[in-house]
Amino acid sequence: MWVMSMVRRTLPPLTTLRAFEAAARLVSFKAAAEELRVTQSAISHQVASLERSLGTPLFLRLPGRVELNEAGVIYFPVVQDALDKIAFTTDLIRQNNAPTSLTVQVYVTVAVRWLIPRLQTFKEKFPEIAMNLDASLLDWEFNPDRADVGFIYTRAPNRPNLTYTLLRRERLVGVCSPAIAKSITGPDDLRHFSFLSVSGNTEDAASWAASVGASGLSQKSSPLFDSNLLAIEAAANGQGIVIVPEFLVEGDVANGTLVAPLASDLMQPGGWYLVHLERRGGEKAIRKFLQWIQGQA
Amino acid sequence: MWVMSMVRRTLPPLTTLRAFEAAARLVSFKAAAEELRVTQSAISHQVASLERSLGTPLFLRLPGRVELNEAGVIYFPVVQDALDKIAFTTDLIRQNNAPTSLTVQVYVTVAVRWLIPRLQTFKEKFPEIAMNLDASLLDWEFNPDRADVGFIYTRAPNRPNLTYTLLRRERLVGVCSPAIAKSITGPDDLRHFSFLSVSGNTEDAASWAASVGASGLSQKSSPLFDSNLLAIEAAANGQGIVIVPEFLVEGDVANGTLVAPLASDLMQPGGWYLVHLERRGGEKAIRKFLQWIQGQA
DNA sequence: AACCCACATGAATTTTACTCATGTAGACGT
DNA sequence: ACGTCTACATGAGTAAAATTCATGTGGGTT
Repeated sequence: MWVMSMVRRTLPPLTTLRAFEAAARLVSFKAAAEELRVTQSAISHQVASLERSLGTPLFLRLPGRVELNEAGVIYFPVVQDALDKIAFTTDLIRQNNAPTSLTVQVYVTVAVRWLIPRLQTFKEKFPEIAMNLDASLLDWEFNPDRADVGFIYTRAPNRPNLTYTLLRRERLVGVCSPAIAKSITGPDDLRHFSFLSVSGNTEDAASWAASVGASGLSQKSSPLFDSNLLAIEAAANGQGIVIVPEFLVEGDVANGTLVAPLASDLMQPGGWYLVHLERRGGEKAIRKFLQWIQGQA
Repeated sequence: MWVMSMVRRTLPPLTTLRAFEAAARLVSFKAAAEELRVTQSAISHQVASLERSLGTPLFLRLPGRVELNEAGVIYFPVVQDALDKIAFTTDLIRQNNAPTSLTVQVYVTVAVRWLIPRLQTFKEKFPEIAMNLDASLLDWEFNPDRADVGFIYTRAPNRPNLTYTLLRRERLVGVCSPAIAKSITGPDDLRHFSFLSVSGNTEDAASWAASVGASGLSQKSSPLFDSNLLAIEAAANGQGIVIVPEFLVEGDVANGTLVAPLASDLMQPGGWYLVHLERRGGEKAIRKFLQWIQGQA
């Protein structure tokens, strides 16, 4: 090591290495200039400066183009590898101290009914992190271009380059208003009431009814909502029964706004996950959010 | 690779890395300044600049000293390794284009009688290399502090950290003036003449005489010279017979200045080598000289 | 011949690296 | 408590390097 540190006295002007690496990789000073957002002249000067420092050319100047010469072919991979590693670690360290904001992609129902009521505890625990919610009525996949993490439901946690952390598997419950609940003493009573359907989850009602022993459902037309949020509100207003993941209505059931007249052990076939880009797994904000949400589940 | 080159956009100011690495290694801005031959203030500014670029401190500032913090501990080995590799390869390339001069250590006799007459061909082939000869009358070992390469004779080519390349194993010949040669028709005639001795090679005469079948040598006092060069001149002037490696008198025998009256197959027990520091084996000038001298042998 | 392309070159300008002078915060000894 | 020393921090000024701008050079193509 001591021997090696003696060698360090012969470092070239380090700034020139950036220009050299880009020009060598792209085999073009012009392209390197574009990539580094400087003029072609800057690249030319920098490469020339490096060559003077080394005492040898690194490129063959051909008409209208350049090629690495023998020395350049030796130097390029070493410089590239070194700069790559520095850049990678630089990025790692920057990310760890990164953005004090975190954008979470979440279903609107989950946002309103579960996450937002709990945000205060996150805020108290991690006051340095500003939380942004990216919510929508639609049932969609995690989009890493728009959000840092996603809190989603999926049956197939297997998209490439994403890390899925299972938070909970959720039971489906059938809930309705207290008034309707009074008239439901057994599975056979279900035929008298409407099931409030949500687009994308239209089979839940049939599966749930079967799980509680009901042999037939009402022939009445089922209202169709575009989110659980609205369907849940309609149920609370006595318009029927909605089948939803239990955690979304825990509060309502606890305070009597909604009633689950019949018990069921029917689980959702998928799971609720926190998902993020694999390569961002080390980021502090993401790790903190994951830690926190695991504590909430 | 493409992914990685995208990451390169986040390189820090590269010059700052040199200051950081030295300060981290020496755990002292003051020591780093001394090593890099700048002021303490320069180191402080550079480290601060890097820390701003990264968005985090890299050192804990303690009273009268510094310590790497968590981020610094991560960053230091990566940066050190990268700079080491760049420095090493930089040095390699610089050496390959190094010195356009080459100092060759060589016995004076070899210089005068063999190497100098051939220097022109080397000069013509490698005009960019200036040849310096380090010659002496004394019989010595290769000294890497004084010369880049040595052309020496040795029986034991095994000193550590040196590379020996065998050029030739040499036959010993007994030569004398044409006048003396006329009187030598067989081994028995040798007793009438003096052998011209060189300090350090006093056994050569006896060995050679035995190899040609001579049963006894002259009892006359043998003149003692301190180099083959002088002994060869004395032989040419009719003062006796000198036993020397054949290549040193090839020219004289060819033009009749000296005669080898009796043939012998006696080889020198050692060999003639080109020798240099092992670690300098890649240097162009040394490699070129080796290539050339092998062609002369 | 005219035009285009890509690198080279030198002067001028901008930015970064470094110095100088001083500040800050201990640590130590009297 | 005070004085002295050490090592890092800070800001203004200076020196050096990076970059731009304008133009040159040498093909290649039509």
